[in-house]
Parts: sequence; structure tokens; C-alpha cells
Amino acid sequence: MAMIEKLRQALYRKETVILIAKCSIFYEGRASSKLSEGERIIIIKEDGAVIVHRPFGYEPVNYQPPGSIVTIEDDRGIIKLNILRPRIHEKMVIEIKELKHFYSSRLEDQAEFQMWGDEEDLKQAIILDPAGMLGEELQLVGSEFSLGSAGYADIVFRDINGNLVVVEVKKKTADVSAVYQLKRYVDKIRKEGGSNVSIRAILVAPRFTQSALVALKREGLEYREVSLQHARKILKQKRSLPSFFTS
Amino acid sequence: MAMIEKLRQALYRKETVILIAKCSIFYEGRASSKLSEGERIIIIKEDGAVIVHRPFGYEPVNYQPPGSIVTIEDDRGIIKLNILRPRIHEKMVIEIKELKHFYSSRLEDQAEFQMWGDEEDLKQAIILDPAGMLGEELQLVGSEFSLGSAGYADIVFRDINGNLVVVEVKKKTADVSAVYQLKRYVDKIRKEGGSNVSIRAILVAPRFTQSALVALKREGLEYREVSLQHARKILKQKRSLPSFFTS
DNA sequence: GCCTAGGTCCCGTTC
DNA sequence: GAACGGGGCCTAGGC
Repeated sequence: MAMIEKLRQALYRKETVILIAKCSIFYEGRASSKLSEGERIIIIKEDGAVIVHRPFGYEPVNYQPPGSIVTIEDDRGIIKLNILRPRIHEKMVIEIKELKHFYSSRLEDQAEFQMWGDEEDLKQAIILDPAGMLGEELQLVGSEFSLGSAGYADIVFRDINGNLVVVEVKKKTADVSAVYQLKRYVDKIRKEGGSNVSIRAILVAPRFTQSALVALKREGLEYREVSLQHARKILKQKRSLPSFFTS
Repeated sequence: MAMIEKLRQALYRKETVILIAKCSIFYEGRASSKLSEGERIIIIKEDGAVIVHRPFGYEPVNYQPPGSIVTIEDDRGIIKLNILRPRIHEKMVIEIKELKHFYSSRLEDQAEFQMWGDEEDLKQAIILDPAGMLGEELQLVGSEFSLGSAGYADIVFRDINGNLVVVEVKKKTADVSAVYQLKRYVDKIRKEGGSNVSIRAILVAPRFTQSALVALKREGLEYREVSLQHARKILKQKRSLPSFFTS
């Protein structure tokens, strides 16, 4: 059977398709790109995601996200893949000069992906044990606290003296933009709450850039250095972790 | 030949390897993750990049960037791929329960990837024709203007009245963080230059969020709405574009 | 749809 | 190596 027919049937059956092909690629949309002839890996997934990899590098050289529309065209022996995203007027065209390898099948993968160690876990540790993580007793007011046009504060506490405490958490080195992110929240709360409300702000991270420290001091904001390992220990104590983490 | 031997030889010869396999995946490093059995696409590139895709979605579910060290282990019939990044103590383990498909070869791809339409092009259009893009005559002082700990200003001009004009360019919707990015640069220059230097600041983008506009007004910064098409037209006039754009 | 914020972000560039 | 900023970022969550 002609290769193009096999390809059409695979796509029709919503299989995952993998091509190794000498091809050229054109993209036009938010930006424009051109990649002349070379051998690449082309993945077409059942949900319409198309990913093209060169033989080096982490990132795909060209792609379209899930929901794209893939059509095939035979232009005098050259197979053309047209991948469209109509809503945002984006188009990728892959011209296949030579197909080195073809694979297609339906892949079964229902497993759940579990992850630990993102910012959310650090946040949870702080909420569960403010004293252990930040060194003082704090009462939870809210998390993902909506501030309208100013965005969302990670956590808002009330301290032992009745001050509001706005907390911004970073899971890696906090830079100057994190300082200003926190300051936006403080300014907003101060503006909304009136000048009679006393507000503190704490930036929490495992490390801080020098300029972040300077900005914190200049803006009158506090900071706490926390370790992810410590957060992990606290989460382990306060709630039972999935078994594979406790080994 | 045993599959594991083929795999070892392919890696030894620095070929690109593609596996379709029923596998489980474990990752431990900056974060930790676990993915139980399912059918996935595993790409091992000649530069040590390893990318695992599920049959849906744009992003790889697990990965390691180029430079990783891949070793193979036979654990009583189960092939284990260990992918290490020693410098940052990261490890990914892929346990292959069933190999559905194997492909390997050296891929030839020397082509140059060309792209147009990123922020750099918008910046060039503004530098080449400030009057056309921003509506006033401006004299270039510098671009990628280093401000030490405050970062880099995209462009610095001097206007007809001798004021310094700091320009921050965004190729898509500018949000409130872009406003504060610009403000950081202005504050830094003001601080360094002394209060006798008069400084203006302009945020340039095709669109602005409402909160960005509010913040701009509050901070006393200017903004200009520009279209990427207009930038493209100006670049086309002022310098000859590569042929494939002019068609 | 827009907006906000995170990411095992990755990546290039600069110091 | 640290730090800064872009990305066709993508993705998730909220409105």
C-alpha cells in the first residue's frame, strides 16, 4: 500500500504516528519560521498535537499544540503535511522529501502522573506549619487570595499582633521581580484596607539574588530562607505522603 | 540479537533511538515524579537528550536535557534506562516492561533554523524608525543597555528636548509586570544619573492589559500601541528581508 | 475568551 | 556558575 494511504488511515483511526523523514518545514502564525531539508522525527498524536524534533536538543524545532487539524496532500510524489490552528490563524507545513521510517499504532496510557516538589507543596508546608517553616505562629486568612486587578497572593496570614501578613513563595531563587510581585499585593491590600490596617509582607524562598535582597530592604519587605527538604519533612509529619516518597 | 544489545550498540554509535514501550518512569531531582505503567514514546538523542511522550499533549511527561548520561541495565528481563545529570543530582529511570517498537539510526540535519517575528525584530524596527513606530523623532543612545543589578533596558533614546527615553518592548500583550520591569529601569537610571536628569519611559506593545494601563498611569509612565505588521513593513523598507518573506 | 502565575520550565547572553 | 529576560513559550485555574 502506498505510504500516503497508510498515513491517511492511521490518522483516520486516530493512531499515534511517528515518522523519520528528510523534510523541510515552514511555519507562519504568531511568528514565522523556515527550516530547510534535513532528517527529523515527526510525532503526530491522536489529539492533534504535532511535534518535530531534530536529532539534537531538548526542544522541538517546530510544533503545533493539541487540537490542531492535520491534512495530507500529495504534491507530485512529495507528501505535504498541513497542520492548522484555524482560531489563531497558524499554519505549519512539513514537506516530506524522503520517508526513512513509518510507525503507527494506538497507544494505551491511562496512568496518573504524580509529582512532588513544586511550589504548591512548599506552600502547603507553610500553611500546615507556619511556626516550623517561618519561625512564628501565624493564623491562616486565605490562600490564592484574590486581589482583583493585582493578581493573587499566595498566602495571607494574621500574626500574633493582629497584623496581616502577605506571603509570596518561590520554589527556587527569588529575584527582584518576585519582590515587586509581592509589593503589588501589599500595595493593593493597603489601598483597599485603608491606612489603619497594618500589613507585613514576607518573601519565602530557598535562595535570594543579591538585587532581590537590596530591593526587599528598600521596599521594607521581609524574607525567610526555607529549604525544600524541611518542607518535605513537615509534610511527611503532618500528612501521610504517598508510599514511594517515604522509602 | 537481543534487544538490549541492539540498544547498547545504537547508543554506543551515538545514533538517535526511538522506542515505543510499555514502561514506568521515576524522576528525582529538582522535583520528584512517578508515572506507572503505560505505552509511551521514548526518544534518546545523540547529544544525551531524553524525551518521553505520552500519546497526548504537547509537552513531554518526563525528560532530561542534552548532556545527560544514559546507561542500560537488565534487571531479570526488565530493561532499565538510567538517565543521569550528575552536576545537579538529577536522575530519571525508565523501566521497560514491553518493547513494542525499536528504531535507531544516525540522522543528518545540518540545516539552519530561521525565524522572524520575535521581540528582537520589533525592537529593530523601533531603532531603525522611531518616528514611524513611536510617532516622534528620537536619537539612539543604546540598546540592551546594561543597568547593573537592575538588568537591561531594551532601548534608550534621547528625545528632541534632551530627555532620556527608556523603552521596553513586548511582542505580545504587556501586563503589569512589564510596567514594573520598565519602572525598575527608570528608577535605576534616575538614581545613577541624579535628579537633574529628566527621564521618560515608554512601554511599547501591540496590546495592554487593563491593570497594565492602570499601573502605567499610576507610575507616570507612557505607552505606545504598535502593530507587528507595521514593524514588518518598516523592516522591509529599511533593510532587505530574506527572500522567503517578501513573496 | 482574557488574565494571572508557575514550570524538573529551556535557552541564550552577559558578567 | 549566577543572574537576567525571552519564548510561536505551554499549561492550569479563575472569571
